[in-house]
Amino acid sequence: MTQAPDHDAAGRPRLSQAVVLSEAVALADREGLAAVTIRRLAQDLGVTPMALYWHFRNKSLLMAALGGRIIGEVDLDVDDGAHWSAQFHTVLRALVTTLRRHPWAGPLITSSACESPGYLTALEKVLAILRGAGFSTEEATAVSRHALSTAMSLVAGQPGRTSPDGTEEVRRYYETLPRERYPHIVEAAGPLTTCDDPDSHYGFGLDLMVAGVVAMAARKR
Amino acid sequence: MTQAPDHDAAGRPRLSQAVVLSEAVALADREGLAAVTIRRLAQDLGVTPMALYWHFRNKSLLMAALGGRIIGEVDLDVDDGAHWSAQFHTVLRALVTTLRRHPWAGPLITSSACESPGYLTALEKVLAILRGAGFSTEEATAVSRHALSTAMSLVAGQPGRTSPDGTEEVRRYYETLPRERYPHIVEAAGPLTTCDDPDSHYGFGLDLMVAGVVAMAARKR
DNA sequence: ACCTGAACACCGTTCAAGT
DNA sequence: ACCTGAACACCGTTCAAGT
Repeated sequence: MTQAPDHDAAGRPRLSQAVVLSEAVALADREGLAAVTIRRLAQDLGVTPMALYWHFRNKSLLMAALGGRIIGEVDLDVDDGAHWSAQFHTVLRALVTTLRRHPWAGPLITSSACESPGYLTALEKVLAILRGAGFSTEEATAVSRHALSTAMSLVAGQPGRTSPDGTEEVRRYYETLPRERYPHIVEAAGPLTTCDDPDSHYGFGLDLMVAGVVAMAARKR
Repeated sequence: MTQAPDHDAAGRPRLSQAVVLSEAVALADREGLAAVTIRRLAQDLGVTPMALYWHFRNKSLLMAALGGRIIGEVDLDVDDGAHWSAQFHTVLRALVTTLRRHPWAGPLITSSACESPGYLTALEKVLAILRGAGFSTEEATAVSRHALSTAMSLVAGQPGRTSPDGTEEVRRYYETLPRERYPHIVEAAGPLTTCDDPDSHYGFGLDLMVAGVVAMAARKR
């Protein structure tokens, strides 16, 4: 009995949503999200641009699926016995870890991936943790939304994550600013443009956020 | 004595960086940032696309200038006699106010407007406030960066800011999810997708951030 | 100094046609 | 069911030429 082959004569895998998305992730990781065009993707897959339209109705839906793919990679395992704030912290750290691997995915996730299974699972998890901590539905919603965007913006805002020679140029620019007008910028030119310890950058941002939420919870008692 | 006219025979203002940017702001406010293309901008200005290249070397620089223009609109007046945390809060609220008027400008400001006078002035102000509060240069840098991106993401993350019918659709989607699998999402479908009180959304986010920073300052004593 | 015309190499997308 | 060819209406950008 013959079964549908998943490779053609030339050894190329047969197209599917999963195959297209994998290629898109690889392309974005290599050359950034802007490089992910229908035509370029098709070229990398050895196929005509129009072939992709069979698997995705248009580019927006492809991008939404791409965001869903990335958030689906987040490791949501937490110690159920731990304090809720620790669980909360763990999930956020996992999200940040995934985003650091795919820094281009942040905007995609917030803007268009909200119906993907990965997003739903993550959101359900965070809401459950916060509801368990005593927050109301409205509060838990506000906090989870805020936490998600904080994680995003931490990654987007890490200094030196854009081209290293570009940041070097900005640093020189800051250093040569008029001291009497921008004393604090000149003083902070280094820290503003370079990030010698990314881990502490993320640690700082997450700690600040979690501390704020914990304080908010304490105020409710 | 004749002077260079700033309007041509047809009454169109003569092109300049400022004129181009004003038109770009109006266009983005009306139709979103994606509508701001060189060709469309030229059309609205009654001019050839190539005319813009005399005033901006390329589109990236135009976009950077656009970001600079918006952050330059932020009202940085604060009560110098107030507590540093109040000053900090005031500046952030002013930033949010400006961003809510031009929600498309957030990414522009973080990514490419960092050499504009408006950005420098705002950054200098925030650094000064934080340094005055006793934070080190490194700490003040980290906090100011974090605060900036928090303000951004608050605006970007406000529910219902994208097309109202689109959010309505997502709400229905959340409501019809399997209850046994996503109980908390189903429960929070309303708050997750609609924002009946935007002011409290922003108030919440800023309060949380400022509270975290204040707590951090207190821990240093 | 400031703007135009023509041209180039890109986009996303539709629609009819092939296998 | 899955993919291709040809075509359309868009992009940003360069470069020589006009006033």
